[in-house]
Amino acid sequence: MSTDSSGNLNTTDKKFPSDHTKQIIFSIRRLIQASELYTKELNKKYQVSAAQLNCILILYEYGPLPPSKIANHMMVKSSTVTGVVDRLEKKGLVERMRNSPDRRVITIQLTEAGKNLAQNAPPPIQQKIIDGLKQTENAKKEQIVRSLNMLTGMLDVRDLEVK
Amino acid sequence: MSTDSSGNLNTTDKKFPSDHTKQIIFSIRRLIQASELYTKELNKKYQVSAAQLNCILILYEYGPLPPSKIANHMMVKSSTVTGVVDRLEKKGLVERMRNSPDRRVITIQLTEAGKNLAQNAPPPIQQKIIDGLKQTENAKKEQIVRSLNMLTGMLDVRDLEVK
DNA sequence: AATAAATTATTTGAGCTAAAAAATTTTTAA
DNA sequence: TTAAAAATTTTTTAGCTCAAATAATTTATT
Repeated sequence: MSTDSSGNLNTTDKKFPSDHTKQIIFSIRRLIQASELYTKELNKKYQVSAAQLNCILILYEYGPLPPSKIANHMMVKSSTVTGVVDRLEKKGLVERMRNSPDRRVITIQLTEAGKNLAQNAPPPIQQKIIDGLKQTENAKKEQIVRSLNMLTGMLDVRDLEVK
Repeated sequence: MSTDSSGNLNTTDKKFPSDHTKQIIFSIRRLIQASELYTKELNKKYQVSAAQLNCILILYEYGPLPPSKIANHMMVKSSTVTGVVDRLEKKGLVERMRNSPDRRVITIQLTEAGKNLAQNAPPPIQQKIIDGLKQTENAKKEQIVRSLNMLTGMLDVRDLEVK
């Protein structure tokens, strides 16, 4: 019986991951790391992290929002937003307001500097995907969507509560 | 002229991301968040994070290794490994050794407790992918590989130096 | 009206991540 | 042999993320 480099006896042996499986896991790790490296790069060049930029762009697109709504758009938990907003406030890019009749609610809004940054924003990481997909035929895009849906399905991700 | 909910004039207008593009970006975020949620879950149930478990399994598979090699296998930078190893050492699952003739090199090895954990390890996140892919036909797997390769290509990921 | 339940934002704690700087050691060159 | 360069690990720093607990407020119930 012969074995391959991963120790598989053969391609039908399901005890160990196949090469395809390894490639897929590797690619997912690459996607994650790409976003980590990108945020470091952004921060160095523009003194704004990916999360911060994302937050600014959301506020620019949707107008002033409370942290909970920002969290929904950013797809993170709202305790994460608190920290992001803290750092943006420290840089004078956003400010916290209390103007809702419900006094629990705080509204975050862009300052002039924040708007300015939004208008001259460096590309968020998504831009690379957006640009890349522009030259991609629809059929292929659908294929990518299907592939990713299979993967997210496998990871049994509970739905992100985006209201 | 009509606009859709994302403000697109029509499907050939390339100024804004299409729905497919949004779905793809959303899915990638889901993959990342799934791995974050999984590590929290692991930590709660087994007092070991995903990164820590990964490190343990690598040491079990390849034997004692210096941090730099662990980093290669884990696909992270070695500064990250330092912290992971610190926490594992604190739990008595690994130990740092200085046994190389090259005295800069530190070797990390599993303790008995560490080996024990490796043998009775809870599933790493990859297991969900591995299991999910088992019931997937080869053609589809290849499709997933192709899709992910397109995406990692777009993100212009510099090759992770896996030696 | 008083109490209980729900909601919103924040704090705290643990962990991951990478860059940059510092420390250590080996190798190379003068 | 000694000084400079290169390699490697560790430390430091800054940021993101989430869960859980807390505080403040509002809504619902009794």
